[in-house]
Amino acid sequence: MAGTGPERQAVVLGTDDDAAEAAFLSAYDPRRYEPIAVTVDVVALTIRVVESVPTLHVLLVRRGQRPFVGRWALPGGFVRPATGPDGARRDEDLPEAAVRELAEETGLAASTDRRAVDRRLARVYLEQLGTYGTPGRDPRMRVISVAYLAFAPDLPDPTAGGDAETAAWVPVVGVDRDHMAFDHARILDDALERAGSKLEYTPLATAFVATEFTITELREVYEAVWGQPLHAPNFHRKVLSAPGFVEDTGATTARGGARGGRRARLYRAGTARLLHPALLRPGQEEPR
Amino acid sequence: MAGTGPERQAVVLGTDDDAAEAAFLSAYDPRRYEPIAVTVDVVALTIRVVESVPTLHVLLVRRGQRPFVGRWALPGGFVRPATGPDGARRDEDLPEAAVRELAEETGLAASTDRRAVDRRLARVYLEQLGTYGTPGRDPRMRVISVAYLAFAPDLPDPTAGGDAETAAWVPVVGVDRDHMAFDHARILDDALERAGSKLEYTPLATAFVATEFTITELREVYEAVWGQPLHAPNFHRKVLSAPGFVEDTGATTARGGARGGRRARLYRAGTARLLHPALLRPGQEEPR
DNA sequence: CTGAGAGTTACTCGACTTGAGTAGAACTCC
DNA sequence: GGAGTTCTACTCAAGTCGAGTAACTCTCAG
Repeated sequence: MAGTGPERQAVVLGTDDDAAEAAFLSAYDPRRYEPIAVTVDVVALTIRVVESVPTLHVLLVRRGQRPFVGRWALPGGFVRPATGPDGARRDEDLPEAAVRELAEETGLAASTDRRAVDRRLARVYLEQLGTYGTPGRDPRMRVISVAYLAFAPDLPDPTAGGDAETAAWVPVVGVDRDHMAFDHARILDDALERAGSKLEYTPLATAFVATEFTITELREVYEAVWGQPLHAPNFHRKVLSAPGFVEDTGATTARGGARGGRRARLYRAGTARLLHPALLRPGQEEPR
Repeated sequence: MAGTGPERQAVVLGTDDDAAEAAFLSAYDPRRYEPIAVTVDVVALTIRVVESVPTLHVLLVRRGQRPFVGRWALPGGFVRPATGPDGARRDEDLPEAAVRELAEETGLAASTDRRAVDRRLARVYLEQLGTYGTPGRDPRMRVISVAYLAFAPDLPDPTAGGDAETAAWVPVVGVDRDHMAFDHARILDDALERAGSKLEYTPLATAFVATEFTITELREVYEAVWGQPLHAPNFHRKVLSAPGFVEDTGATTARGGARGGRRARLYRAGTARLLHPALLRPGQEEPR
């Protein structure tokens, strides 16, 4: 490289005045700067069977407080700053806050069996979706919301929350976007688009099913998220030919299908983090 | 649909008490909540020719203030809340803040020719990369940074900033990640990974070149970002066969290459927003 | 217990895409 | 004019895709 030497200078400057840096920090007053509120919102998706058809559901909360009382919103809440008035509180990272919100709204936080709760939450896949900070999106004040996307296998039905809020798993096709609180309709749409493309090039569909599953169950996840039926034989071939997607357990289901049919082989999630080749959505035609 | 009726109830509740909602809002005091600082950081990438090889560069700032004085950092700054002390200030959206940071650091903001500046900045592609909020990432206080990724065609060399800071386009392979300020090394790595995969399935490579360009220039963008040479004939074929990627202008370059060679056809960016089929990176083999 | 129907898995086929190589076209420099 | 360079067109074998067919193995009804 040309070596204008940024790294060398950085080394020197980074090591010679640690004491001065420490002095600066102890004299620093965070209150000089004006505040902005930060929240974490979660788009939690799961597959639930409605009238024997597997359907994509999202966890929503009916707001019990102003603003937007009575409207559906994504579960979420304010993030606490690093130094509280007592100075003793350990602060939570953003993903931790997202997990906490999810646990609270699904009622898992209230459970007495801590080990069982941890086991269930450990299976939830969580990734950051994006941050929404347009002025005016919250009528109270300037709020920056960090949205997270969660894929969960069959979490329990939510129990009533503390703030007179009601949480529920709602089928995504039934959500009235025009009457959601804040800009949550847009966040939900972004989440659904992200979820759809995540299934294409990662093995994350396994996050929606039990630890042991059949290829058909996996296909039902894809069909529910993409909203279209897939060709079963081709899906089967592609899943098995993608290295590291699934691992054969050797076992099969105890029974065939409800109305007859062969017993299906059971698989568990493989070790791959990316799918090669990817499973592309059919019919993604070009506009114009 | 099952019709538990979320949308119907939401309609009712959303329309019948607007007056009460307005009353609530006017009585609302934002200062009740504790503050968290929010910043916007920009990872601006461009291609510059170094010793006749096109090389990926990132815009970095050598910090003129504590903490991390003298270290390289991403350009960025604090976001201002919606209601200032004067109550009159119009607040900026997050992407606007990112563009402003970029304009300030490249010296474009100082230019007198506003129309020329706008034209150059309009060609910059900007997307949100992610938000970084781990406690302790800024030693001063709890700071949430919203990072943006920018692709720019040949912006001017930065001029000296106001805070005794020096900005420069630095070749990404020469960046010493161990001595960057805050967690900016991680943000940079995330940005490079995102940029690489964006080139695969979107036509955004065109954001790095002039409005009219040759296929070879486009290939050099891919080679610089992916860090590996590509098979020229195959690249040519794939670009032309992806609908909406490029449009033929009918013209050619005025001269052949510096050391001889045919004149190249000139293209401009097409209208597609997604590439079908995608241009996948070669040699993305499976780990383990 | 037997046949019909259903669910799972294996196989086939033509169309298309891919990576690698070859070759021709068009240009600059000497 | 010739050598070397750059751009573009073409070929070919291997692999992948969508669609269809069919075999295998269960459940259920009669």
